[in-house]
Amino acid sequence: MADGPTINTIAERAGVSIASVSRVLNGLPTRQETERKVMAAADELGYVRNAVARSLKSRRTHQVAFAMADVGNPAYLAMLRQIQPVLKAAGYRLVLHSTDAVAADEIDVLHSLGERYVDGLIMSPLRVTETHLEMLAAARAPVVIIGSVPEGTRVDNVRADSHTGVRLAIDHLHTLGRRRIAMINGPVDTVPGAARGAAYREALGDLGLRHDEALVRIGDFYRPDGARAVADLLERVPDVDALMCANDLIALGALDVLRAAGRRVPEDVAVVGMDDTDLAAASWPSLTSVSLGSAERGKAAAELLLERLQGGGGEPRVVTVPPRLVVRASTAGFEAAGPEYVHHHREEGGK
Amino acid sequence: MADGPTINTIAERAGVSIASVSRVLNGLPTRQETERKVMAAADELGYVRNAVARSLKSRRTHQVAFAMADVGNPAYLAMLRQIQPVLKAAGYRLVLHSTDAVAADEIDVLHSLGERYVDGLIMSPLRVTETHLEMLAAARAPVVIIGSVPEGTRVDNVRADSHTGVRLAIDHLHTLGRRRIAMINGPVDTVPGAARGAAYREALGDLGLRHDEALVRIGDFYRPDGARAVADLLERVPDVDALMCANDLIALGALDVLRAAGRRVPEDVAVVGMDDTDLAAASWPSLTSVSLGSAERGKAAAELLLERLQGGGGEPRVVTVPPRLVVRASTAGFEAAGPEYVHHHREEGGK
DNA sequence: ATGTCGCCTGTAAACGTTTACGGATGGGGG
DNA sequence: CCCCCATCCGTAAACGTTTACAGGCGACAT
Repeated sequence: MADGPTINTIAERAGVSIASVSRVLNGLPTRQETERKVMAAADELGYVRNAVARSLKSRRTHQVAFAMADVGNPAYLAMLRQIQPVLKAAGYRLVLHSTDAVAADEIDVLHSLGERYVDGLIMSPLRVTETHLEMLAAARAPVVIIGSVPEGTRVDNVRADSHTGVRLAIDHLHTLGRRRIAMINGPVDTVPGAARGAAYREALGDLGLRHDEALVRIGDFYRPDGARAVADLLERVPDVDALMCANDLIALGALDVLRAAGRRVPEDVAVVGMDDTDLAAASWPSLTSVSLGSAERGKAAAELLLERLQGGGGEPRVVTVPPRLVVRASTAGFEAAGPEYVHHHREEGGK
Repeated sequence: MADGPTINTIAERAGVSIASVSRVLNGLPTRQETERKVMAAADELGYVRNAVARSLKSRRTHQVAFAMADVGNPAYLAMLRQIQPVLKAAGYRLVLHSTDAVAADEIDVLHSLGERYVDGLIMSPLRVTETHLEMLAAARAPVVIIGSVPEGTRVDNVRADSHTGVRLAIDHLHTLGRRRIAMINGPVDTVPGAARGAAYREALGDLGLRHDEALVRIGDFYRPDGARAVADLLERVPDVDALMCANDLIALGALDVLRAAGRRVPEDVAVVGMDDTDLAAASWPSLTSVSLGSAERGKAAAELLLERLQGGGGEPRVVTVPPRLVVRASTAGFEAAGPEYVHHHREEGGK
């Protein structure tokens, strides 16, 4: 009792060999009588298969890891929400890693793939260094990267198109008559930070708007950083009339500061976020946001990985999920807001 | 190259026995010369320890499972955010299970403890059945339950006090002069649903308010259910002046419907949510909510489990986290709202 | 020179499975 | 009556570690 029954305990009690026990438990052809005895013994003992021993022999753990930069970021959680059921349905467990966007931690995760406690990995790195690429090339288990990766990297890859996403948002603001459009970005040494910054500059150029460095503010990807950056911006560029924020958290920080400063949203300043997280729909005023398809990307990544795990070989695949602008009150005014969730939230599962 | 180096490969190359290799890798006392040879061989081969084999021998996986009802629910995510770093710091990996509040799935998780895939489990069941209790008693690894469990159950247990929580909210509403206070509850066969319903009835009684069954509405714990319930309520009880919602998602659904119906919040109807999720602070108007300390409960649970894993024996422990009312615009009006996050969000990690 | 002691190291068993291989048994055909 | 074949089962090896135990060897004391 102290030490849980094993296949040996069962074999003894049923009076057969461990091989027979294993065969019965795996449903291999066996004489009825033997099967009966084994099953009876297993039931009486409350036997449960030791997954570790089984993994050692079979070289399969039925576990998959998901490494994200930050468990607190709703964009990653949206991915998680999609990844989890896909893997579960296929009989895999999900191991979670939160790397806090520290490159060393990500390398660590990649390294630990060699420990073989998971069959595969989905990773969403904010920065992609040389070391990342080397480790990816040497990875001993299939990996799917969510996010962009240099051309030619031999790895399955699900990317958003934040370039087009920013473009959609800037066009929208321009159409609304805004001309002093600022960008509140995250660190430019991150992949998304760089892409979004470049897209902003390009869009402004194409629309014939004067580029003004004072309109660009950099902070981290969190709400307090957004608040700080916008407070700073309002001092330097009082006539700003629109904010393109690099994610929703930044945008929420921006709303806080605008409210405190007595600027009306969207009348005085229009605000656009990115990622279209739950927070955007809930915020006050509700936040126009560029959806980069976090949910779709999570799902796609999980499916790509499953294919590899089920033996799918062949060339690395790249899936690109298109962006979508979700217009809400923070640019279009209050009349645009309504209980939109009815259309996409939990509508399955109806009796 | 095809099949990763093992301790044997190293032993051969270094010209020593596998025992020596193991000793070196584990930092046991060894002659300098041997250590040098082994390290050199290991480096050249890019050796990584096989965690599965190690677990089989050591009977420790350094993994812990967290089973929650729904990955989508921000209250669980708040727990997750605390649990993850605590476990990570102690060298444990986190395995995630989403049970969709299906009892059978939870039983399954409990059962799979026997597979010895994880060293311990943190679980937050919505309903606690007889089978749950039996499996808990028979569990082959330490378990911590987040949520209430019948008296006398021999299991570590971290509970919220939703009874007092509801009380705080109702008192608050009463102080504001509200007298027709409705309750939008989740299913009453869940532990929190039952507790919150009872607390509501009791609080109304103590305040000398007439109990009116029409004021109580039941749905599931999600936003659309909250919306439906409130739509229904407004028809039957047009003079309702306050809503006590059993969680934040329900409250958000309520806000949607109130807005659509042209009722002002809080002037016409005050709204209180529960769990004080991120969504409450972000919502429109910002939502007064009863914090049940999700974050603290997650942290406490992780710490309790770690103590057990580190050999802590003794009686089961019960930790109760006190509730706290967070007043925002949905009851106190807009002047109460400000960028509160500054006080508690990411203030560590300065510079 | 021999015995003793300590330090390293190697051999082998163990963790709990799965599975290749060969032996036993029984039935059917020659 | 003997042989062959099919069927079922048991023995043992393997997965990659950790670790108890014992053996080898040099140094030192006698």
